Amino acid sequence: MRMSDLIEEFIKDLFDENELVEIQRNDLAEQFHCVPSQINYVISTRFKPSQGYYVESRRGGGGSIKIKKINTTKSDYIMHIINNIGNSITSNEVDILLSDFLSYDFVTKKEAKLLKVATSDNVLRLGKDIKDEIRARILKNMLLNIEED
Amino acid sequence: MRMSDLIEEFIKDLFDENELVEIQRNDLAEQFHCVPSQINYVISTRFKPSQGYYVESRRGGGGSIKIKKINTTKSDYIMHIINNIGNSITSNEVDILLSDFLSYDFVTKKEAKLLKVATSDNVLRLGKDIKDEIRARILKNMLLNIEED
DNA sequence: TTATTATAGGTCAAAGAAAGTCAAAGTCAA
DNA sequence: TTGACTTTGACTTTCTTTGACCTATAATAA
Repeated sequence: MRMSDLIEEFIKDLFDENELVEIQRNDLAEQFHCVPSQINYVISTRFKPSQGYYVESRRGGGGSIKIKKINTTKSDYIMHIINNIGNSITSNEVDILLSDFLSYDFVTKKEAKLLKVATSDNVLRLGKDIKDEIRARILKNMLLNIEED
Repeated sequence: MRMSDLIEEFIKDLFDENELVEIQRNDLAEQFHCVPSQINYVISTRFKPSQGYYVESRRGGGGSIKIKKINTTKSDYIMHIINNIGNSITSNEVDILLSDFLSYDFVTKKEAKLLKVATSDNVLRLGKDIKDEIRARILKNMLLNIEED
């Protein structure tokens, strides 16, 4: 298991207790025996606004990083994601979205699988730029259809 | 015996233990004293959708290749379709397939809708030839993963 | 109050760790 | 002896880890 995945999981578990998570970057890094900037890497790749998270931080004594989950109904959440995907998305970003959707029960396992397959790199064998654009379109349109019913 | 056949056999043996096989390309290449790209050759020639395999991979640290074997007993019909799709399909042809699937209850209405959206002309805004190829890939891989769980 | 120091977190680029691509060269059976 | 299949390797792309250096804030000393 990748260090970044472990850290991601750890942070996501904190949301079980509280919808606002507050961490100390240096403490967390020490806990995971990694450099502090790895925490930034995890946050910037796994807790982006387009993934439904809002992050703010403060430096200096007593500083910390606060992560808030965009926290509404299923359809608001999915609409938020659709509106924030933009016109391009990587398959890694899709993975993170899908694991969040699953953990909130916003999609079924079957739907998540279909979303993943239809947007995967192996299936969309195209040049990167166009691939990420097509992927965004497929994802958004499939999500719109899931969101109905 | 060809190297590729040995590697193919080795991978297929792994399915005795698990329907999902995960390999490290470089490790496997080393084990067989071949170049890493030979693993890609084996996968692309012996583990295709038409042979009942779904493949996904990730690059970078902690990356790997995952191969899933589709349980064909319950989906002979779908495998037959996948085999006959070829490497290109139009949106009209997809419509016909989907209405067949629906009338035989091989997919649910929701699944049919997702298949249709993911393969629609509107979403796959590409030149015709490449579009029909990507469509075929999406369709085949989604079909492989439908009827799961 | 102001200057200094300690305590946070932020940025960015390089190095590392995988896998992918593609075409040239080799093999072999029809 | 040609055409399909296989082997090889140089080059590319993607993702993660690491560390040196930077910036902001709070606490404290002058």
